[in-house]
Amino acid sequence: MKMRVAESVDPHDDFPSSPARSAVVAVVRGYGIVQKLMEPYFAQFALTPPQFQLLTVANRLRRNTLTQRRLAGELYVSFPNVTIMLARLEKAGLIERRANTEDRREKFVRLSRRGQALLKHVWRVHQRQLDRVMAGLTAPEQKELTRLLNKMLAAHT
Amino acid sequence: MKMRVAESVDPHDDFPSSPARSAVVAVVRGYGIVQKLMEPYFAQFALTPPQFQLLTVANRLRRNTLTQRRLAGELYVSFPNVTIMLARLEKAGLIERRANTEDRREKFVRLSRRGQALLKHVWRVHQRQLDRVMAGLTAPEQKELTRLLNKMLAAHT
DNA sequence: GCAAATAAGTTAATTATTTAACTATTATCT
DNA sequence: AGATAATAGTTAAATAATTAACTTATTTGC
Repeated sequence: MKMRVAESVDPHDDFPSSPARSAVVAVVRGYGIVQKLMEPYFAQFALTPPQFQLLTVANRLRRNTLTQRRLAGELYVSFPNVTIMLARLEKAGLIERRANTEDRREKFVRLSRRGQALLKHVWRVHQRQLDRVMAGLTAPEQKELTRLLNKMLAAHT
Repeated sequence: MKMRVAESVDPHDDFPSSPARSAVVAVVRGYGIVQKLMEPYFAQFALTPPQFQLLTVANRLRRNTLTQRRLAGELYVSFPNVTIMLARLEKAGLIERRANTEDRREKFVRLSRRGQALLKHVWRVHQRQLDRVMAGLTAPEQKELTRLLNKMLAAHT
């Protein structure tokens, strides 16, 4: 006769907590809420968060001849990803690509006038949005959070 | 005659730093490195990070009749997303779905035997991986990081 | 100087995510 | 009881991300 064994609760069926586990979970959740708040915010400007990131990098490095390779490195993202995002942003008229005449493998990326104008438009209200996201923490706490995350990051570079 | 104005550097062309901005950037980068480390790790087990998350939630709530709706809520993710992920996990034999006979709109989700076995297999080496990710921080620092992120989160719920 | 290696970019296939629109089932309200 | 509302899940279309495979252009090394 087959015993109907155990739908009983097995205490070994759960993974134990630890400081490292809690911290990883908190980082993932923290990022989650940041995304949840930033997505509708950027949607106002017909942008997604990664698109905004790309535009800001293109703006910051606007004095350089910015290749797609370099851009991928700055964004910590794969090359094909950059290809696809640039295709969309170019279609939207926010960036421009032109081939390097000296090395025709390369293409230089830069903001279009529309891209520059959009970035400035966003910036006029951007600080307020960032403050809303971090509203739960005092400024010193925000600095401490930054310090800890950067220290964690530094161990992997 | 058209003046060749100014490819000159405009100091207003950059967004100013602030504690809130640095903190948001740090959270995004911190999440980035966590993902970069966890993806190849989970790939060992033919899993992605979101799939692992789903399995752990299904395990944690295994004593309940877990609907897809509930699952989406626990994962902070949209309903269609859960539909698609479950389809893949079911195909891989890691979860099972069965319709609620009392309300045929609903489907209950649970881990299959293979899913349970896989989870236990991962857990045998999981703490070591989490410690690697947080290696740059001491245990008290990990706890402080967790506290700050949870405080930030609490302001949005 | 030409063949092989390297580099930049694109395309293809897979997974994850969203919102909007749809189907099927159950509950509500006169 | 029957029309309407609400709820659970799925499908569709879009964006983002990955790795692998491919094309084209430049360098390197004999």
